[in-house]
Amino acid sequence: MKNAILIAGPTASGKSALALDLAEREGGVIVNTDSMQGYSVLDVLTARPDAAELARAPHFLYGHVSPSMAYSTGAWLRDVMKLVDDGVLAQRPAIFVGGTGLYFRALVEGISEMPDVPQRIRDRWRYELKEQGAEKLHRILMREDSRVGMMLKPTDSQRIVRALEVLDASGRSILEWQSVRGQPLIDRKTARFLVIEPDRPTLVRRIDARFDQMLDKGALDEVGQLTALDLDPALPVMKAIGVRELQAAMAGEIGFAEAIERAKIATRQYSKRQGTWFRNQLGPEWHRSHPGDDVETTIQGLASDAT
RNA sequence: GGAGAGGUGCCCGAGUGGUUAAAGGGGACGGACUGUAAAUCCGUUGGCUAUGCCUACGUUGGUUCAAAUCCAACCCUCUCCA
Repeated sequence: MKNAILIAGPTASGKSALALDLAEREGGVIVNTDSMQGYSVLDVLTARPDAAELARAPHFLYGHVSPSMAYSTGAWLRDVMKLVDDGVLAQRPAIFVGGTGLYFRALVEGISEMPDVPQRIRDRWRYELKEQGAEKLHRILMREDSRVGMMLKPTDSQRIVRALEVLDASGRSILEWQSVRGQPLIDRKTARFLVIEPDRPTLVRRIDARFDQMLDKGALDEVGQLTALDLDPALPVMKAIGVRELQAAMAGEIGFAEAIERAKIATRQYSKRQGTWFRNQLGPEWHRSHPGDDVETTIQGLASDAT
């Protein structure tokens, strides 16, 4: 894939708006690069583009996944590959926008092939985690696959479970799988990379204001609808920021003011983690926007950077 | 006006004579990151001319070798009774 444009940025940094401007200007198509915006619920709470925005340019991989599914980096990358195969991205530059650092890494550097883990095995280890706790599972991992065990903290529940289920499903260590790198989907030479790095006070202000807007736009109803689906609370959608908080308020466990404050805090903390990733995990090819730059300046910087 | 309860670090909160710059939690800041990544996990968090010193547990004074911890007065907050 040539001439791709990648736009990364923390939540509420204004990257979607920038992508739209760019898409209109360069006749591009927008591809979602965010782990939560793929789900077909929580339009408002995950800040998905609204109808008016969707009308301004072609958008892909938004809201195409059922909330009952556990989407993943690998699944997303396969979806992108499918877009490529279908020729959707052939004529016009693809603009990848989102806040999920891992997805960008998978796109730019490729991701190792992994075995399909049968649902039964996934459930089994997740159940064991709940029953026994991370430390116990870590001990099992040390016994079954000590190399991986030593690399992981005994408290790192998610990676421990992942290592165990891959081993269980394939009989091979996850390290073996990871030792074979995947192929990048984009042509790095012709791609343009932009990461938006707003200054903290500005971002915090935007996060707070945006959450209030989400409530005005019906975030509460959305959460109500999600609750009505009665999904497994361990599913990824249920971890979207605001879900837990608003559910607690609707159940009368906490006040709405507190729920809102907690959700804003969680969003700030999430944006912090995103910033850390972008600061330290992205390569030198990424152009970093300067705080306070307007859209014009940012786009020009992006253009001149690519030459 | 009377009777209680209480005032601890950015916030909440434990501590009730020395081993306390003060548990724990929250927040904030920094970091890790190859298939749930809006996830999961780690570290730091009074100041300094730093193997030591200074400031700090409402305020002031006292007891003591030693006080966040005991005593007195004062200020403030909350609950109940008037």
